[in-house]
Amino acid sequence: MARPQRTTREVTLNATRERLLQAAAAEFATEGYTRANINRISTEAGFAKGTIYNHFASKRALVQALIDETAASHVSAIVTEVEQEVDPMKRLERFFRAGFDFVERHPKPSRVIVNMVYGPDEALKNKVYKAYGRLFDLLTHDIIEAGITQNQFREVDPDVTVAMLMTIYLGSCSQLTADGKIWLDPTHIMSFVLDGLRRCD
Amino acid sequence: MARPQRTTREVTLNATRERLLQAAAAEFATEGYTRANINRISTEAGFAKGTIYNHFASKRALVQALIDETAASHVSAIVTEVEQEVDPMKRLERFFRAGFDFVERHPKPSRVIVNMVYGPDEALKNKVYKAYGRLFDLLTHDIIEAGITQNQFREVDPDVTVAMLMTIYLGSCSQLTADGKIWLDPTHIMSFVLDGLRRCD
Amino acid sequence: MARPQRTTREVTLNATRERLLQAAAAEFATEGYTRANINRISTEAGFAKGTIYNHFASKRALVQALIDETAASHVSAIVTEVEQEVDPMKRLERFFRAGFDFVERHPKPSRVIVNMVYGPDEALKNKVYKAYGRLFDLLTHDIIEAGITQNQFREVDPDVTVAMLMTIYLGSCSQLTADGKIWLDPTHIMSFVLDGLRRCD
Amino acid sequence: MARPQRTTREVTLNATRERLLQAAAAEFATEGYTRANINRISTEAGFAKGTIYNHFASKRALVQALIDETAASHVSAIVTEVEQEVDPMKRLERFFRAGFDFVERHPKPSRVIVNMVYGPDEALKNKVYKAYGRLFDLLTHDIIEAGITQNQFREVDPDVTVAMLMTIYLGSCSQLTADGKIWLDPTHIMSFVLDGLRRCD
DNA sequence: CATGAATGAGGATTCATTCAT
DNA sequence: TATGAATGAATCCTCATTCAT
Repeated sequence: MARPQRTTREVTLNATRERLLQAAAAEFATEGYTRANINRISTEAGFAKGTIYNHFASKRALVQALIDETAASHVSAIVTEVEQEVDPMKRLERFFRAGFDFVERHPKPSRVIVNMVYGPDEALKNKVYKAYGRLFDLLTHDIIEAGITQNQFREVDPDVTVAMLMTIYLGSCSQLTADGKIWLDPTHIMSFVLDGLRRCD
Repeated sequence: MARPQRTTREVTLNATRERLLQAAAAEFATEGYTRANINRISTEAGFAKGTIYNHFASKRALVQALIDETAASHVSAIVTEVEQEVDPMKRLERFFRAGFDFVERHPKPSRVIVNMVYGPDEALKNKVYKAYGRLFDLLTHDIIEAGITQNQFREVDPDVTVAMLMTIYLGSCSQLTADGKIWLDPTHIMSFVLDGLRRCD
Repeated sequence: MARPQRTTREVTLNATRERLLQAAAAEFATEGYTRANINRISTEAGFAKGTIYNHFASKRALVQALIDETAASHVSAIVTEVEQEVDPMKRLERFFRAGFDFVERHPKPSRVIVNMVYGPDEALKNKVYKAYGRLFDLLTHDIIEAGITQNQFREVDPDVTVAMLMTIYLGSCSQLTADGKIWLDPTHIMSFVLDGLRRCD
Repeated sequence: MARPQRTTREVTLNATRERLLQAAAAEFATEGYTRANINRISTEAGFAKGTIYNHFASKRALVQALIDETAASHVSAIVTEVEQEVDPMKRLERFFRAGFDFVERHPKPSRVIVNMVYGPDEALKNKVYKAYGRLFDLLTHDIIEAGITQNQFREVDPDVTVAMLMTIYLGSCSQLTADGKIWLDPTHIMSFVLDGLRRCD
């Protein structure tokens, strides 16, 4: 059965919303939440300043939407990649590689996420944590615990290790070059991490 | 003959400045630079709002002073500890332990530093990097390179490794519990790091 | 075919700007630049205090606009009148009469100009001088030099004489009665000046 | 009988006051009343900022004292010179010459006077007018009316003429070169004025 | 009297948000 | 829906003035 076509109105609406979200990502990425100027977002998107309020109730609702949409595709990109493997060590590698890849393909929304995690707004930080919750589970159960069980990894504490990995992941993502590439070489990061986890025998 | 005691006036002056810096640390720690309210800093310190301008030329000059003073004692605390050891691996352990200790003893100024590193203000971020420059040198030359030379560490790339270590250090420092303790167990962090570097043989 | 009527929006916009400029003239006239309160200007014009920033970027930009607009119509009013005569002495008379007439019809903006010329802000003073430059040329070449050539005026130094005339003009304009009239009788001023220039024979 | 010597205290007091007044003249001359910074006056005079309040009750009292002292010596310098002549035309010449001379010898206090006359503060303006009242009388009765009576001057209206002369005088005094000299050549000013008043026969 | 830390009213400016068109 | 003028709370900073030493 054919999927019903979107009406012209819906398409325009979504296009506008998308442009606004993109402009928001750029602004929040460089300015952070507080310094970001919502009027500028709207005009940078090519609209008058009032337009943004036809699509988002407030500045806060705008970041929240941006966080939600970014997290959704970020998580999904990683999960999709990871699930194509079964070997824990290879999964971990895929995790990092897919994650870094997403960040390099979407540097601005990614930067916004990092800003929120390290920024002073507790509510937004928690929102991010929740939106990325699935990655913690994935790492904990399907990668670290599995790897320990299978004798690939040393017998580390899974929760602490996951926290460390996420710390390293986020820290790496927070340092981008001017053209939006991860500053630390992803391969090095991964080998450091994998060497640290691997059983030495 | 003993150096004459400071006059009462000097003591008072420094006390005021100190109280202002403490209040500033609290405000910048919870609010970040942009949301921080300079009037509130002054009144929270127990003075009228204008008083802060008798001691700091502007909001910006205030954070800068806070960064400088925090970095100076932070760096000095770590360097002092590290220099009491010669063994690279023990030095690395001291580095982390002294660093985390400082953060736990001064959670608010430390939080400000982390805010600056991850925040959107490039100038302040660079100021922090410069103020902490000595730690990078210390890690690179006196710990990692020394450890490799002495066959304690694997043959990693010193610069990349230092960047990773600082990333882990900063990331760990950015996650404090409500009562100002490092959320990740420092011992675990260190063992993860040390295990990752140690030669396996 | 007639030019299409301005839209309502444009008319409203200009009306707002006009009201703001009028309120600004009143404020700057009585208070001078420094004491003038930009919030009061906006509210006196019947708007909230923020409104003025929709039309002028800053307090300074506001005076500059006021100077520009006042000077433009002031100069134009004088030039138009002067050019209707050819006789230098009559031209001089027209110059003063048209000038004084403008001041009496627009006492507040005129007062602002005088304030700027005699006030401590060098940049604004120079702005006024430039905006009124054409009057200096008009007086020098088309009135004084012409009058000397035609043997109507004594053989004075044109530049010095023009400076004197402008001094007398400005000084007269700076002394208004409560109801905005030139306090010195314009006729007397002119006869003093004309008698001073006229050839005695 | 010998005039009693001033006590050391009185001498010091007056010296301090004098330095403060000089610094005030410099500040008010370049900044005008409103922008002038009373703390800066005190420190420029070589004292701490509080000191000025030991000598003047307020910023306003300070300008008022400055106006009073400047006017007193300005008026006295002119009156002394004028009274050494009896001929009205020569008296007028002396008036201008002595006045300009005072201004060139005391450019800063003089500038303050001009600022007050043309500035927006009506109370200070009136204070200046009162302080210079004697010059108006001198001009009116002892120069212009006398000159008309003696057939040296044309039959002008004395009050209007005096107002004009003061306007020209003030206007000239308001235009100083960078090194504090009258920008219009005093000789030219005077010849313009004298030629304008002189009987032509 | 000189000092300078402390005070707090005042003022320019920003910007999220509303709403009539 | 899109627009952008109007709004006014919020905030940084200045500076005249006070007063304890």
